[in-house]
Amino acid sequence: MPRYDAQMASSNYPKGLAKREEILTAALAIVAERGYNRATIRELAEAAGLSKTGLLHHFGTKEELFAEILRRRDVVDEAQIERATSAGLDPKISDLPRLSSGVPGLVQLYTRFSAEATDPEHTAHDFFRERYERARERSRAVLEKFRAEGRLPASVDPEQAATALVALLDGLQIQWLYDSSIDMAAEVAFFLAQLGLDSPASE
Amino acid sequence: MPRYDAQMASSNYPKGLAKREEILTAALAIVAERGYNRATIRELAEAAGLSKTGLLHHFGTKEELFAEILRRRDVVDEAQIERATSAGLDPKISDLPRLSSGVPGLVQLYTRFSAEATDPEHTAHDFFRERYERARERSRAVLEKFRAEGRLPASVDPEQAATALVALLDGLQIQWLYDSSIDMAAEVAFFLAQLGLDSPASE
DNA sequence: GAACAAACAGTACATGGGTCTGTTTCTTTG
DNA sequence: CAAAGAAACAGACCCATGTACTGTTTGTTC
Repeated sequence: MPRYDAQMASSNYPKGLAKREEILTAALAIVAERGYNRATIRELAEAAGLSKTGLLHHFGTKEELFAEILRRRDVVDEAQIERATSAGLDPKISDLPRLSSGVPGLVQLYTRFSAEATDPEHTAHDFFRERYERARERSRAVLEKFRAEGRLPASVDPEQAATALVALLDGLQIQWLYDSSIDMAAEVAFFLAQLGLDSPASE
Repeated sequence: MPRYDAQMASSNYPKGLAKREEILTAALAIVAERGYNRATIRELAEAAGLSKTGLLHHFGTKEELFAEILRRRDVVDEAQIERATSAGLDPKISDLPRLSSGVPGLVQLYTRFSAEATDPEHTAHDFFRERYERARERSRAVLEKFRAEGRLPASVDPEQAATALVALLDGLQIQWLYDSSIDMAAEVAFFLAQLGLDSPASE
């Protein structure tokens, strides 16, 4: 009775790793096309070519599975930002909504999940709490850097602005899901402009 | 076979009206204390003093019930804003988060619901889409008024700012649910200040 | 005081997440 | 290179929950 260990989706068996990858990919595709609601465990399992028990073996619960998807989204996005920054470029904050947010399925998943995990009992509650903390912190750091470089008025409180920026992104995603004509990038750019950010190479 | 008519939660029987009121109140209380997740139809019915079938008679589905709760929240809030505005006062936009948003249960309900209803098939999808449209429109109108009064720089596009403001409110609510130390009112005030809004009697 | 709809209750059902109990297939290690 | 043990599954089963169906009582109206 190996029983799934909630602590971690571990096991180093190559087959397991591969399968998990396959599941994640399939799950994302299904969510993208059918929406989070109608993505049942059985369906996801079938799409990945195994039984639902098999799927549950890799990810203890449905929530865990989707939490993992979001975790990856973050990793990918952060890597991309990292790459951009270290390449000497400014982190083009106004490009943020263009990252994973281009994928409607992912955005919906993220939005729904972050709302559900609002419940302290939810599996992903801590994940999101920490995620928001990190997001604020990162934004604050960037804004502070800008201020130090004299590109941002000293009157702007980086912390307050960072919180607002993160909130703005979330809120825009929701509205965008209801009306795809919402221009998220433009809105973010607008916000930054209002802060008085001096954007050098903004296209 | 009267069967519930999805079109409307109608019937003018006083008893029915009273019961519906009771259900709504009870439901709100339960959501506030246990959270949306653990609020089952049976529990809600029991709290309102009837069977689940009885409850479903008044509101066709669970979603319908909660949609009605949110509809009312809006009515109450809008009435309050209306009252304030017509009383000659400015709509203190920075007070927005203090309206229904003071009630965590309601905020959580709203947040979760608006995220779920993102799905076009969801009962409340149209409700939210229209709601966001109205919200943007109202915000835009207020901002335009301010601009006309010379209290807002002409450089600020009211429409763009309105969208951002609505998004900001939503996003702040989410963060607030994860960390109640987030000061929503302060953030909104900050945003308005960044717009260059000349606030006369802001406390 | 009929006639009819609303306001329920009880039951029964469908769906979907998750568990329990195996069995097979890997990997590792002595 | 064989145990040995864990991982990778499968199948049956359980259970919670939303909801439809059928029937009965209560209330309203004409």
